[in-house]
Amino acid sequence: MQKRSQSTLEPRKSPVQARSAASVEAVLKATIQVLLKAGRERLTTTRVAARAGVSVGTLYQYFPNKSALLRAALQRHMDEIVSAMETVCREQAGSSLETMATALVTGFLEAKMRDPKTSVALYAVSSDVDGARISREMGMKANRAIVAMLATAKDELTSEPQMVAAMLQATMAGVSRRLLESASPEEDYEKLRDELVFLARAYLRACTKDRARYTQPSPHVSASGAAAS
Amino acid sequence: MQKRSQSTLEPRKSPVQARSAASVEAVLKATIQVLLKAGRERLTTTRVAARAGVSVGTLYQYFPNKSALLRAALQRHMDEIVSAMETVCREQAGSSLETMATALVTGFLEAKMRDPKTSVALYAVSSDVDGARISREMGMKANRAIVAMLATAKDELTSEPQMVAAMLQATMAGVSRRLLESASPEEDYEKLRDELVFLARAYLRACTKDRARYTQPSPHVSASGAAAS
DNA sequence: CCATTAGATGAAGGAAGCTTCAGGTTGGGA
DNA sequence: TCCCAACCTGAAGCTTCCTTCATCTAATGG
Repeated sequence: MQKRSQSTLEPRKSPVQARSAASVEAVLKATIQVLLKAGRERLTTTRVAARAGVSVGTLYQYFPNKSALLRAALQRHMDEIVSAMETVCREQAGSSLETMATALVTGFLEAKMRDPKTSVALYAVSSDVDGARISREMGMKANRAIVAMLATAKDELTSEPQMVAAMLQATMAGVSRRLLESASPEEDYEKLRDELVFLARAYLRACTKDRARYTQPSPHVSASGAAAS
Repeated sequence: MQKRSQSTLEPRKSPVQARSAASVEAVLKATIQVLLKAGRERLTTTRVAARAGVSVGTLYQYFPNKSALLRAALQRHMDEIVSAMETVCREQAGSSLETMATALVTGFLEAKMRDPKTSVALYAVSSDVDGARISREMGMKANRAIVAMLATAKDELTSEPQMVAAMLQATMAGVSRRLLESASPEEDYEKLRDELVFLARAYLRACTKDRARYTQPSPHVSASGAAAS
């Protein structure tokens, strides 16, 4: 059986001696490297094991199957990002909305860019069924943190905090993806970050004013207008 | 040879009779369906052919290999989205920036939501090496269209048009992804769209004002602040 | 109505990949 | 030092998949 779609997610064995912990670490690192060098399609358990300097058998001692390996790598990365965001949200409790925006964007991008290659490699994993589930769960966790932070803001929000948080998340995700997939992420980093901060602030500022004034000031484009010649 | 990473991208044979065109169409449709029902991992050429109601041989008459099949499906979808955006951009030449924002967001989301399932299915393809290339190329094409539109705006932009266009694209991509991966895209559609319009307008409005006023009005968070406990 | 070309078929070759397991090695406690 | 559990190894079984090609059917045009 080559594919056991559902199976125990967790390592089948927890490392107790030092060398086995090192093996697990090496395997997870190798997973990312292979993902980057060979792509998701050509990632094989044998190749990962070879790159990690262990044998396939060792790999299977800690991960029940290939898919669990990929999930573990994704989970680890997402956990880092989310907990960075939670930290920021905790720190910014009671600030102004604009300060929050700045801190959130800065913190998020910094976490993502701490290891850009890992982020890029894992995009290929997160678009698979299981990966999507993990992403969704992590997204909800981050959402709760942001909403909680927004609730403590000095200025008053005139829109639903959940929606605002969702927009901020989606925007940050979109921009960071563009950044990571650009030719030279490191180079464009500061510029895009500053612009994203600018955007987030503009958005939150607008969210403190009376929305009605800004919602319909110019003729709405008809839904079918885009299709017309 | 199971994998011929690089190969002619195009159909090896162009359909001349009606029935073959129907086959190609059926195969492409089936590709999406299989992608959705089975996932990228379990998508096999045989399965696609079966679902399309043709034999594998027929599939291989029009697509040199599996990867070309997936690329073709992705390309077709992206072409639709991009040309919808180009149309919008052409139509909005000379409008105000805020009108442009509304039209662009509306047009983009409408195109994406015309066939949400296809969009969702193809996320799995676009994160592969070849898919990423196609995405990048299409992104650049859309970028040019947006920049051209912005250049004709009645109001004056105080930031680089390319950056503004990039931010709009990244934001739209992020929000549409969130939308498509939500539990019920159709349900959240209008609400998220309206909020995205609101955000885009707030951003562009801010881009017409003197940026300096908004760039540093509150204490900047230090880069390492996020990591501190 | 026949010849020629376009289109369709699906069994089979051959290459990989996933996962197991029987047997070897290492390390720590008694 | 000795023993046992933890750990590691990698060849091989079994499955699945991609792709080809010899053969058959349908359409087109003369």
